[in-house]
Amino acid sequence: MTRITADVTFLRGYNQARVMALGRTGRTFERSTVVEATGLTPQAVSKVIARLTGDGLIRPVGVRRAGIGKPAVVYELVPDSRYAIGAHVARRTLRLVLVDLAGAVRHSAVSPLPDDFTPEQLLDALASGVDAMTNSGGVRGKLTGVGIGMIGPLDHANGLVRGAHGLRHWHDVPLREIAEKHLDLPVHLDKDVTAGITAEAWRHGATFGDAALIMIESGIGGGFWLGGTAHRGAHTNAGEFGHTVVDLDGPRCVCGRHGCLEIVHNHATDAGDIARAARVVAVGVVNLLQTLDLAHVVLAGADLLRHPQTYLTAVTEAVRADARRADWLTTTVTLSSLGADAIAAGAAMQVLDQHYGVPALAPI
Amino acid sequence: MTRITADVTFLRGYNQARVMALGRTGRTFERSTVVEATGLTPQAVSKVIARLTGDGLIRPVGVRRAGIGKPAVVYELVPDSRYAIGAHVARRTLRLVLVDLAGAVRHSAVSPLPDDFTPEQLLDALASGVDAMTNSGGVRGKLTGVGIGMIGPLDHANGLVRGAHGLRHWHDVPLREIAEKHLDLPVHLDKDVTAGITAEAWRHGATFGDAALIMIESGIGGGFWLGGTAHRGAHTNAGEFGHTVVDLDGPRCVCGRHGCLEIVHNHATDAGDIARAARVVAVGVVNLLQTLDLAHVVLAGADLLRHPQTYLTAVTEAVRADARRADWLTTTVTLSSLGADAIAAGAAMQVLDQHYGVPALAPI
DNA sequence: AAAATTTAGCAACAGCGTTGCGTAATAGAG
DNA sequence: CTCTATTACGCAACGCTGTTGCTAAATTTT
Repeated sequence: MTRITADVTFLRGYNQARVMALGRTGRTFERSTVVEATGLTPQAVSKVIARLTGDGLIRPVGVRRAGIGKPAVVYELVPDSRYAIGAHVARRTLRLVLVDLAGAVRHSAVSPLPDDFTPEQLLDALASGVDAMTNSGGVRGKLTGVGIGMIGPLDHANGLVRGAHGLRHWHDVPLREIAEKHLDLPVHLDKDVTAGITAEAWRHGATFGDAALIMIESGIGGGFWLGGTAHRGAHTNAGEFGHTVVDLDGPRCVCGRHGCLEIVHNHATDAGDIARAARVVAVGVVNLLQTLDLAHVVLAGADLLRHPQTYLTAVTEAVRADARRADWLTTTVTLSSLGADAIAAGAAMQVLDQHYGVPALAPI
Repeated sequence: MTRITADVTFLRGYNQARVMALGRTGRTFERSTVVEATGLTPQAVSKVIARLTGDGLIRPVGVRRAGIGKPAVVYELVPDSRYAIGAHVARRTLRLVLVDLAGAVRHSAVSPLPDDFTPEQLLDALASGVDAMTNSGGVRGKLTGVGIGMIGPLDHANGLVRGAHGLRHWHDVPLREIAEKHLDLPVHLDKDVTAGITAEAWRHGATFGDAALIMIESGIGGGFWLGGTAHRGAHTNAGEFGHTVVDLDGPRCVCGRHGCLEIVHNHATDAGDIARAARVVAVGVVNLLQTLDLAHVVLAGADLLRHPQTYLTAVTEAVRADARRADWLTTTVTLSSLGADAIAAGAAMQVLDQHYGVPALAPI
């Protein structure tokens, strides 16, 4: 995140990040794999692998005999070498996960939060949860930081909660700063949906194209992965997908407009018509495809996952029928592969990304 | 576009591109300006400036005496040092512009295209138009290439027209390849709306955040500038903004769905109710802001620019009232600053970007 | 056992930005 | 006019990338 000047350290970070991504995606890899994927020379790859091995981030696990010639050394990520903790802050619960360098969720825990909790109450819950997770041997020393995914609006760049929907004590709270002091660890703050789509992108690796995560859980939101990174928008406010109008003459929404996706959807669920609710979401998803041309749509969120198949078939069918009518227009529709851990895990992955992902460059 | 490996030549291109962007945006600049903007050391900036001066891309234009001490040398882009031609291919017309390195439109010309024109007819029109534009002294030798902006669907990466809406002879035409042979120049192919938003981003420079260009001209489309680059989507099909549903029970659209923004809008214009048409577009724009959180919305297109003020006020008012209700949520709404030249000029700028913009890196 | 083939690293190199330091050009003070 | 302080700017050496050229190691095939 901290702006980096384009010197040789950028190259180091960038090429290392590509190797790490390869290790996450494909479990094992060897020098020739990396050469092909990166376009670097074999010698350069040797240097990168030597650096990563020296840092303990990857290790050789064997050799592959492909016939004649010297066998190739096979490498893998060392999952236990680094950890990050992810927190999903919802209105009533705090979910914490411990994620290792390979992206696996090693522990998961949910604890209740007080009604209308204050920043102090969250910090205390965070601190005790983090302590509990790092008790087991040697985790603490390998912890890279804590990622927090929560409802907005918030300011990602400055780690500021501007005012979480439905929580009274959260106006202009510099959560990142106070959490860093309280936990004595680096903290990363992001919207829940953005963290969620990061988790999906991590699991799929370099082949993951433009994508959206549709989350239905006390509101309807969207997280976006565009051009190889999370899209947060000009003010970290992207993703208010539930407040897009799909019915000009529809009922009035809390946001002040009429016929928002969310209010139309909720009317259907309130009437017990989940099938119709799913079809409404499907209309919104097709709208997104028309606008952004996504390669993947991921469905997530507690309310959605109560009827996963209903939503999945409605969206899949709508995508097939209404949006992707040419054979070159392919879009996958899936349920979130991490289930309820998606947001917290994604927040943790963002922390790992700050260390081992592609270094940020200033645009233009 | 061609995938680049992350070696030191990337650094060179990246830092040079930043200096060039500074020159475009602010007319003149000096070493200290660049140091501040890039975070590079003064010595590194000296080297970059020496390289660019050697290539004739920038030149000293004077000195600035800021009081005590040696005066600072002031530099500017050399607009005449490089050119690109941009083409806007519409259903009935071909618009060509000559753009210089600074982004200024030096010549503009419109010629009619035959009804339902063929690729050969377009190529001939292109060739004679390019010849006419490069007649004047010394332009040809400084020409970097030709950019083509046209209606989709198309495949940007492969320079392939998949099948332009409303044109029969345009199914799977490898336009970039055949145009490069025909013109003996590098050719760049993109959707019209994407070219248009590129032009806006060029004019505004580094401070230009996430933005959309709304184009109304035989259909409603959107071009997106996200995270410092154009967003084209997984299959170069982003921007079919007119085919997003805003009225679930609305009239059936040519695309097969009901209540698309475009059909609802066109019903209003057909009834002569431009104000209502503009309000419909405004609903769609607010939907975009909710989804993507944009810093700028630019209005363009022949049909829209017939009633510029009506659309501008409707969208501005909707953005103010419905979407940006907090003081930190700022979005500007403007009319396209290049008018009818926007698409062609943006296509030309994309060609210049291939040479003097930020080099592409493979994502992750 | 020898040859062929593939993998992998050492050494020298080119090209980035960085660091250290010297030089040039100006305004202001004496 | 002279000297000093100040600011701008580049040369030279350096550290770090990835690259190139070449050698060594490990294995299969002959």
